[in-house]
Amino acid sequence: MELVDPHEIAIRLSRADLKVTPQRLTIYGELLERDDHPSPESLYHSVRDDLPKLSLATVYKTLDALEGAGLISQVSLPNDAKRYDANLEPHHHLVCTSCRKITDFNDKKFQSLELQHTESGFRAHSIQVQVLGLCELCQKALQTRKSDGEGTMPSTFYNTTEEKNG
Amino acid sequence: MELVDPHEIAIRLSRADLKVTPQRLTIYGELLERDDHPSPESLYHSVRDDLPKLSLATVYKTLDALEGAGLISQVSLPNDAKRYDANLEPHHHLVCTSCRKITDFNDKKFQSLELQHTESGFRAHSIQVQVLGLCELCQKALQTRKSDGEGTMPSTFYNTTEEKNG
DNA sequence: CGGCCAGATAATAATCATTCTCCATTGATC
DNA sequence: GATCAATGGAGAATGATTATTATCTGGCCG
Repeated sequence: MELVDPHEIAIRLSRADLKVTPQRLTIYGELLERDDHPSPESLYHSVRDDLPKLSLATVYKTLDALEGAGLISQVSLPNDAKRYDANLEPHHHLVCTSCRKITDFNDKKFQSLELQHTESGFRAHSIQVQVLGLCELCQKALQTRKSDGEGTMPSTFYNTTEEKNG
Repeated sequence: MELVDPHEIAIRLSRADLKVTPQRLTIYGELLERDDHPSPESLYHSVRDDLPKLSLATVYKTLDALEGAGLISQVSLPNDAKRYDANLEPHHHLVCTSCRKITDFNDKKFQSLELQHTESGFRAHSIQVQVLGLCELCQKALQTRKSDGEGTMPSTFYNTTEEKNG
């Protein structure tokens, strides 16, 4: 997604009162380079080349710390592990309910959504919009499988009514 | 939320090709009466008076079945168990990041959001909008605690930057 | 330069939500 | 009433996440 050099990452960490460590530089750097909203597990595997001794717990803690500092954010999906996002620009997500791919998207309609939501005294600080559906690949895969004669479906993590409608 | 008589619930179940059982009538009925988007655990405890032998696994299975049939839906929060919603009207959620209360809300702006989202071949079937923030009670609690001198904070399940800003 | 403190990390155990397995029960159909 | 499939119950198993504890690192004081 972005290419941020280690020095810049270090600056962001210190500004957030987080100590600059190799683990944090690597994990945050990896997250910044990816636009697939990885899970802690996925990040863990990705950075093992650089940090063979890294512990999964450290990944969790690091992500918590980064999130607490407002440097990254969490995307929550139904029936799935945590997913993280280093893109702080206001944006929303297309979530494929079959393969779980998460894609950023921007739309004027959605961008205009404001946070001044005070009905019943609620004070908003952020809005998450998730568009659930099927990505192009999964649509095609589904078509193929249907003509094959209803073979093995990938287990969808979120029940859709697609099949009934289709 | 709604008061639906058992007979009506039975009809909905059979229409969805689900066998009508006391467990399903009770669990679905309970969910229909509540507007707090309960977790499986919470539902489990609520219906134990009526069904003392009920197993938690059955609650999970029943909710899966109801969701699969499109009779209920799931709300996904960061750092929390599943939450369910029997309200099928298009609506969205105010999520208190401190006490985790979920409140339905409708807003013209949000209702106008359409599903015709085909950018990059994505086929949408539903949209979830979550407004994260603090409910009135938690705002007050936070104020009180602040004047007390930063005592025990309820652990927020979603890191906010409220404290820094406030 | 060497010890000390605080924060960070590694290893591992523990916890929590959820799912699975296996068997008993029920209900519908013959 | 026998049979078969779907359902439910009990508890074990799984997977994600968190807690615990000990170890390490790096700055600071003398």
